[in-house]
Amino acid sequence: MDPGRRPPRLGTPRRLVTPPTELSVHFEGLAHPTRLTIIERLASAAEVRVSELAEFCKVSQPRMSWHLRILRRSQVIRTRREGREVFCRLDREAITAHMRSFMRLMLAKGDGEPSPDLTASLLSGEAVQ
Amino acid sequence: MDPGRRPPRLGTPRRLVTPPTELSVHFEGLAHPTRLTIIERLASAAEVRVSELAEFCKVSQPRMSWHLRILRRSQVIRTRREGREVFCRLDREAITAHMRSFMRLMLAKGDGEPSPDLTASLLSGEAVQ
DNA sequence: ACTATGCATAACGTACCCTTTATCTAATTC
DNA sequence: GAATTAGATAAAGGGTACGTTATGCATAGT
Repeated sequence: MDPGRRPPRLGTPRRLVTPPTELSVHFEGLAHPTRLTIIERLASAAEVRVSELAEFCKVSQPRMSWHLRILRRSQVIRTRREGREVFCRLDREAITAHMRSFMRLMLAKGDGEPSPDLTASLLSGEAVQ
Repeated sequence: MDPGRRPPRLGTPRRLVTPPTELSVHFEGLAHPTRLTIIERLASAAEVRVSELAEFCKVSQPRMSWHLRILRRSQVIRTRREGREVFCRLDREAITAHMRSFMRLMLAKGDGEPSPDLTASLLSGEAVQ
């Protein structure tokens, strides 16, 4: 039979369940293919204009502006205004700092020694992929 | 004939506007504070049970299951079933591979050599943060 | 002053993220 | 076989990420 039908759901009662951290925000900036393309473009030049990035990534100019805002918030890029043009460049120092922060978090050991494998392979170019 | 006609809003065309890449999916896995907490917990032990992770992160069991699914898809963790328990561990090799992939992308130069600064400071523990 | 340009923002719409509670499945235990 | 336990999945819903076009605003050029 089917004695008791269950009551309807109520959904999530509250908001803001898990506050973002600086590191999670940084990774949010990296977690989109278009933004990775932006980074790739910025890696091959010191500074790139916004409209050039939009054309390179094949997205509209407002969309690019929005992506750049996220990348700025994530501390992935820095922007500089010159007249009516805005130039973007990678914030390599901040990126490095966050990567090191993540590495430290991932390699943290309770009592054992830190595994040198990861660090070594990260640089030695061990065949992965 | 209808000179000032404004085209109707269509919103997002359809699915697949920007297909995710393997690297962007990997960063998606890292782009959440709870999942970073999971990684932090997994870093201090070889293997951790799902329910223990849920308790540690103070989230419900279904939500933990969902986060673990994302982490598995992102190639951040691997899971192993033993009876009715599931043990999780970090996939350090995959994480390392993706980090190296990102470093390569970020350090790519048109013709110059890769700057050793970043790589060096990443390991030497230069004061950042 | 007027026009053109480069970027930002607003308005709009769809899909997905993220969370909950309830239910389901599989394995262990009695 | 029945009860218990560990995870996974379903259902529901609020919030937001992400894409578009239209508009605004400041600067450069004429």
